[in-house]
Amino acid sequence: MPSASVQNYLKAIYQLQETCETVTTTALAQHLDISAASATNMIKKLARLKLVRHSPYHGVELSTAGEKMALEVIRHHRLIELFLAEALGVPWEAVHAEAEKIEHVISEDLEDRIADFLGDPGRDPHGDPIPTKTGFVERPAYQSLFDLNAGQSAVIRRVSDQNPDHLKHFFKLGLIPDATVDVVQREPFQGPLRVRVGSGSEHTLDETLARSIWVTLSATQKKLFKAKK
Amino acid sequence: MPSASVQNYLKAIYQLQETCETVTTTALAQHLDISAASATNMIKKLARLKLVRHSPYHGVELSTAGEKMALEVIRHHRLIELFLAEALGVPWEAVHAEAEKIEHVISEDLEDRIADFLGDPGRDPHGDPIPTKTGFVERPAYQSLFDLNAGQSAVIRRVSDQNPDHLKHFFKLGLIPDATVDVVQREPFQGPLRVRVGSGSEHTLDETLARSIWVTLSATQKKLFKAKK
DNA sequence: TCGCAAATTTAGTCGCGACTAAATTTTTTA
DNA sequence: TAAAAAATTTAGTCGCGACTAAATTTGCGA
Repeated sequence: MPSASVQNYLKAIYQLQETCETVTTTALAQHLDISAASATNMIKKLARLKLVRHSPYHGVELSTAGEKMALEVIRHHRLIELFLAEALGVPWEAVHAEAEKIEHVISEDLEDRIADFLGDPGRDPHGDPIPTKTGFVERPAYQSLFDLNAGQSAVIRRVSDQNPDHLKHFFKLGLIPDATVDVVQREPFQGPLRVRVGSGSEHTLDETLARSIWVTLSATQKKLFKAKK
Repeated sequence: MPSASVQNYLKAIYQLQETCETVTTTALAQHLDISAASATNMIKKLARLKLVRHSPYHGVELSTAGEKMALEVIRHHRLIELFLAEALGVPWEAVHAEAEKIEHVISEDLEDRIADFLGDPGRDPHGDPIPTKTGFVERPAYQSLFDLNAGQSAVIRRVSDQNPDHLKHFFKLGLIPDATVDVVQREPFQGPLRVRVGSGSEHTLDETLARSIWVTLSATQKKLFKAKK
């Protein structure tokens, strides 16, 4: 079994691959908060283990084996997040950090028991899809909240759990999966946007924050969109 | 926070102190399945950290700080064992190995939530007392099953969880906390003993096995004992 | 009490996964 | 398109916690 370090690298590469086509050494190093040299070292090791393909100076890519391993870790992570929230009431913004450690030490058997307990769930508390045991993962076509225009209304489907401070902030603002948001105002030039959460408070989100939230247009919006055509 | 290694050493020293007055390097090394030289190295480190007192060539002893730390790890371990058994139905003989890994990675907050969930329990599934958060631990005056005589009857209170194979064996034989055992026959010269479990099957236990089970004499036995006097 | 065996410690090594500093390659820009 | 900047890799080091082999200390039995 791979070390916790190897697991973390694979997970990071997987997550970066979701947004960027090619994963650079620097991006990986930043994501894991380590030096670029350390990242290079580990990339070479992963390449030796046939878990990634590495074209020196041009980035890294998961192999089939590497992706499978990454998805196993991610499955652990998300099952644990949901389990901690459901079974023990661990607050939404804390489950990520806790799962980050536990994901590396649970057995296959415990993984199965947790999945069973939760009724084989499809989503973790932040809306992230939980990979199946066979390595299949949903990839719903959500759009970023940042890409909405003023006047549009949407339902939050997923919130990035990468930054604990952001997460806490989102929770405080009510920006959680299944919440409704209306874009009240849109500043030009990729500026911040102002949203109303539910039918209550209004808040301003900058680009980073708004890009960490994925939504689907709400039913009425979709109809309007169709009508326009 | 101490590394998982440090935590394991402290736990091991604590457990050895329960039976032996003085903990030797060799005993520690055997308990942790490492070389004696490795044990010496870590002992020196622990001494530097003021977690143990070390008189070279004469053994090692936990300091107050070291004992406190050991008890925290043991509290984690036993809470997790019980939690896995209660919440997820992890079988009796498997909880130990699972807890051995998780105990090092849970937060204070999660510890509290698990204790809460379980209603601040006093015992883990093997009958081991769970230390309180303040570092107090019950030390009931149980006697070893091996010290009983033929004809005596007792209730199992605690079973050592140190050896997974033994544990599995105990479970198969019904030798679990709260079970009743009658000593049917006692071989001389520290030989094996034959016991009836509940009012059912009979089994033979050698010294090592019998010393891994702690009991209290059953009520009727105590009366008989008093009457003799 | 002397000598030997067992226990313990010392000395030196290794793999892992991090680091910094320096060299190299790629990309940008003037 | 050439030079500067940025990204990446190489080279060498470090702490941790394991190891083996060798030296030392202790304690037991003759």
